Amino acid sequence: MGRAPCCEKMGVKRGPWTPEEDQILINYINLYGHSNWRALPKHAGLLRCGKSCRLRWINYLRPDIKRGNFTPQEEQTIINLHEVLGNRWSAIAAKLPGRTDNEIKNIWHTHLKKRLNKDQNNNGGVTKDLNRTNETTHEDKESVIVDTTSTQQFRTLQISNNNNADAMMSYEDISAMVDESFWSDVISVDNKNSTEKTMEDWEGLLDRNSKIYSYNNSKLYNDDMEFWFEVFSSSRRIEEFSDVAEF
DNA sequence: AAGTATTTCAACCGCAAACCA
DNA sequence: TTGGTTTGCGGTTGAAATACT
Repeated sequence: MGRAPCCEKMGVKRGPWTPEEDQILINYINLYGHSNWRALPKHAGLLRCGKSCRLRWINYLRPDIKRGNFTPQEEQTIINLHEVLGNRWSAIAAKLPGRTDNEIKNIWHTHLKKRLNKDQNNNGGVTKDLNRTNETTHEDKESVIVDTTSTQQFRTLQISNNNNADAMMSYEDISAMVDESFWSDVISVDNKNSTEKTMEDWEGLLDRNSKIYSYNNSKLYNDDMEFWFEVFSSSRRIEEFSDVAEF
């Protein structure tokens, strides 16, 4: 017997989200958090599947999302990390506060990959074969690292596509970066007092917001900025990526 | 101005990992 | 240990926007 679909295909809305749906989702998550995505749409009164709600929140509605174009520094960071990590977009996103894996994936496919291919053609093969790099799976990359460990060598890997000495990282740094636990911190704006809330609170809020269409999330935004600042300032290794956009 | 081609990016899909009873 | 459920990830799609003819 096959696995149950993630959501009911019938009676579930698809496609672009409306501002009203966004508001309902934001309000609900700020009251109750998102401990159960599957149950969330039902409780919030949204005709969406949990997966869709999660994606919308993570990629668009989260208060710490940074909107606007990528800076040259951010683009260079993506290029550098992609050489090390491959298509591990969520891992790359973890290094770029306010940017989502989906956004980074899009920017890579629409801009950066093309630009790198162009640069490569212009340099007549002097630079690294970036196409080969793109085809390399992260398993390939990790196997290289394991081999390096076995010989107790501390090779350095050049992760930049130019000869900038500042971009050289030791094996220790690389392996720390690809350690799964390193990436596993979860960003959450769950309301810790959510269990104290009641559905009456929620319904009341919905009612109020149907009249007043505004939302102030500055407190949450600031909290997340502090969170990210803490993460960055406490990680010695991240100094290697000091070109990441500052706040 | 109209039609066509190309680009962008939000959203969906399927799979695998993580979780839990 | 097992099997069902939920979450998270990366690949892909397709509608809308933009560029080009």
